[in-house]
Amino acid sequence: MKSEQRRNQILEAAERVFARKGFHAANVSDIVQEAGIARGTFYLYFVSKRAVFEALLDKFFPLLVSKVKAVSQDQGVEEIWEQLRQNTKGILKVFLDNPELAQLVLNEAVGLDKGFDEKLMDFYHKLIIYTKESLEVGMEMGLVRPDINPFVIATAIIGAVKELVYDFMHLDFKEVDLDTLVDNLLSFTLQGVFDHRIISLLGGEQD
Amino acid sequence: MKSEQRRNQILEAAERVFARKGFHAANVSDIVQEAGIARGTFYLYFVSKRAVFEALLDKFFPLLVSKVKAVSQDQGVEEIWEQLRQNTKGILKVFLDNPELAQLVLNEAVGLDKGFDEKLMDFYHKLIIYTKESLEVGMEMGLVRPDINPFVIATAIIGAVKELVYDFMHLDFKEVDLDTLVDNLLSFTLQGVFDHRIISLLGGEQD
Amino acid sequence: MKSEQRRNQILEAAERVFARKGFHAANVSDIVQEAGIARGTFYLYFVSKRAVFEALLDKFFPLLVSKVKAVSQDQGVEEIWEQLRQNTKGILKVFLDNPELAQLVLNEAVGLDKGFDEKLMDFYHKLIIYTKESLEVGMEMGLVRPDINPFVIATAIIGAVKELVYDFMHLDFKEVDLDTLVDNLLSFTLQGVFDHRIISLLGGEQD
Amino acid sequence: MKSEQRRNQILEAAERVFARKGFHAANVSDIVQEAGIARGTFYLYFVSKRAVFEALLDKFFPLLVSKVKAVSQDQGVEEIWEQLRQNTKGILKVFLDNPELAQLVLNEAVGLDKGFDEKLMDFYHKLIIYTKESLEVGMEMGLVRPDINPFVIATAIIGAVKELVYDFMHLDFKEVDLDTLVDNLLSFTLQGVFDHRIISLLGGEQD
DNA sequence: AATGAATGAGCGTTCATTCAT
DNA sequence: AATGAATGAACGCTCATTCAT
Repeated sequence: MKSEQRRNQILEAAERVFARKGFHAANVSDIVQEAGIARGTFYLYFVSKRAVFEALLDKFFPLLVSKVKAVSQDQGVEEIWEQLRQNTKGILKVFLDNPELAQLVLNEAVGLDKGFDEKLMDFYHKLIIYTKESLEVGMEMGLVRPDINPFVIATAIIGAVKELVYDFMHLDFKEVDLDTLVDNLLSFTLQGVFDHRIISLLGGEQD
Repeated sequence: MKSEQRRNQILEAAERVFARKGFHAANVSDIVQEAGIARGTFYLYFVSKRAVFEALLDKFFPLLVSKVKAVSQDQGVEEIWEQLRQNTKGILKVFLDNPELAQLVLNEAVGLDKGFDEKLMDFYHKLIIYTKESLEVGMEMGLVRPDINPFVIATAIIGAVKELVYDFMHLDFKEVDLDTLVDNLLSFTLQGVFDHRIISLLGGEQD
Repeated sequence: MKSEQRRNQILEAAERVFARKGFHAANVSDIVQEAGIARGTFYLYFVSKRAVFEALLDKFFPLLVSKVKAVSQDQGVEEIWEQLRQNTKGILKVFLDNPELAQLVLNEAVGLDKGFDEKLMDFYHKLIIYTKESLEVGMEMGLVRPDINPFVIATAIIGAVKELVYDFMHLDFKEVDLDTLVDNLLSFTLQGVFDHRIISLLGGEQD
Repeated sequence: MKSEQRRNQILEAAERVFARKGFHAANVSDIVQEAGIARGTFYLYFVSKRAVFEALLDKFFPLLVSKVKAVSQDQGVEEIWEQLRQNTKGILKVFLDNPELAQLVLNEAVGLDKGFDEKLMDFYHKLIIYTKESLEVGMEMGLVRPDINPFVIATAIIGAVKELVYDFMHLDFKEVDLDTLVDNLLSFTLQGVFDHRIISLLGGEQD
């Protein structure tokens, strides 16, 4: 368990360094200095600089998934709306609560090399597939309009989330709080995918 | 002008090399070899490897902007819809017709270093601002619902476009053609932002 | 004595590892793993990786010497011939029966560093001196022709043995068995050194 | 041709360094320092530390071969004897005139790794094969006795040469001059392989 | 006596950049 | 304007050795 602690110590140091300097600019020297350990110790716990990076990535996806609760067919429209609100807010909060990890996933991992890009694509692909399946459930329930391609739209939604999180972290979004962000994202997304009869229903509410 | 030609020759060679290998994996050696010039010559036209990269980026934005025609208040709803369709398709086509540049903008530029990321953020920020202003025009015209934050939604839209283009280029989107992509993106986006009364109108059409 | 056992355990493990990977490619990690002990334990019994190596070398010479029985002046020519045959075969057998040690002595130990080379030279030097002294006895007995330089010839003989053993172990000597090897080496060597009157004698026998 | 000079400059520096410290102990740093060039320059001319080493090896074999003139069936026994004397002396001189290269070939190359050992084995194997073929010619001419295995004896001869050269370079052979060395080696070798009737002939002469 | 986590000097190699020609 | 040989700082990584437990 001592060893597990040391591993985490390195992981956390690497997380900070990667977030500060980016994967490429970050040296193993930087990481070991940040962790306060010797160079060799680093390689006792990770086979390469890239391995830490992958480990960090592997930490993140479960964190996201854990925040998402599937909607079920038994729920009423308003209940579903609330559930989605929780899910969306949950995901955004994970990103915003872990800015270093978010930074990694959104920014650093891209363009390293073919193998690496695939690892990252995998990560997002899983998110997209998850979203796509939710859309398909929504279609079966008659909530989501039948004329969309769920894969294309799932991709668009994940892209929207990524960009919002990234810009929220980097730009002056100061006048926008998390709830505004969630509400806007959700109403944009849902109105974008819901059957227009449902929207009229919800729209009436919202006004 | 002779000198301008030489500069372009290097630029084009670099574009091919960056797209093929990514920014990091690409060497100055690769570029000068691809361009068929001597190492030293490269530095006569660009102060650094990074400078070529920035120059390439500077080529791309005007290309995108040139494809977008502003909608005006005089146009009818259907005319506007068609105009937006043209704009969206235009933008996607620029990306897909210039896969090397697209690859650069979507992938390689990211995570290099702080200064570089800012340059890239600038690029996207301009796209977002442009989109935001279009949404505001739409609001004034009563097309876009007034309860959204145009900046947040503009960010989401650009994110959606980025992700779609990227995945379209990298994943097996084979069963999806460009028109399907445009139609889905557009109907998702527009239904997402339009006032629900307008949607009912258009929705009626679409069914 | 417990401690002596542990030392031998390490020695044997090291012998296997060195033979398998060569001195340079072999790590202390490999040795301790092969021995099934902890890294630190290794250094309780040997001050360095090189020290095990030297200990291994020190095991080998007595093994060789034990196989050699000096010829005496009382023996007849044919008895001497048989004795030399036994000696030669004995030496070759020690090499071939201890391929790991042979590999070490012939191959791995060489070129490490100046100090090490000297240690190895010492080893061979002893063999050469031993051979030289035998030649001198032979001279006194009138068996070995008086016009040779016994040191030079002793050196040549040891070199011949080394090369034969080495190549026998590494090359496709498959069609040559140990007895052929011994017979050839011996008849070559002895005819090389014997007085030609003796050779005529033996030659007559051999035909 | 300038480039050829630089290559040779590095080659010579490496030769000195390898001879002084051995392949393993020699660093690229040592080589570039000895050559008076920058680290990077080294890699402009050789892809690796090992590559210089192989280049050095490749220089040596032709040097040896060039000194050897084949004996022909038309020559009388004494002429052949003289020719072999020239060959042997020539080979020994190449070794002794190029002590650094000799050192490399005899000492440093061994035990590096499997691939390397093979390269070296190849080198010696060629020498052995060449010698074996000479023995076979001698057999056909009735000079070499028919009861030996030419491959085994060729191996023994090469081993003898290697050891003599090596020890001549390292040990106190001071009282032995090159001619003594050649004469001893030759008379040992030839008497070892010649038919005893020939030896009687030559032996008579020699007395 | 035994452990094994920790150390850190040192390695071979790369590559953006410079500069004499 | 063009060349390309030369540069050298910097990198990721290894591994024999140490030492607190």
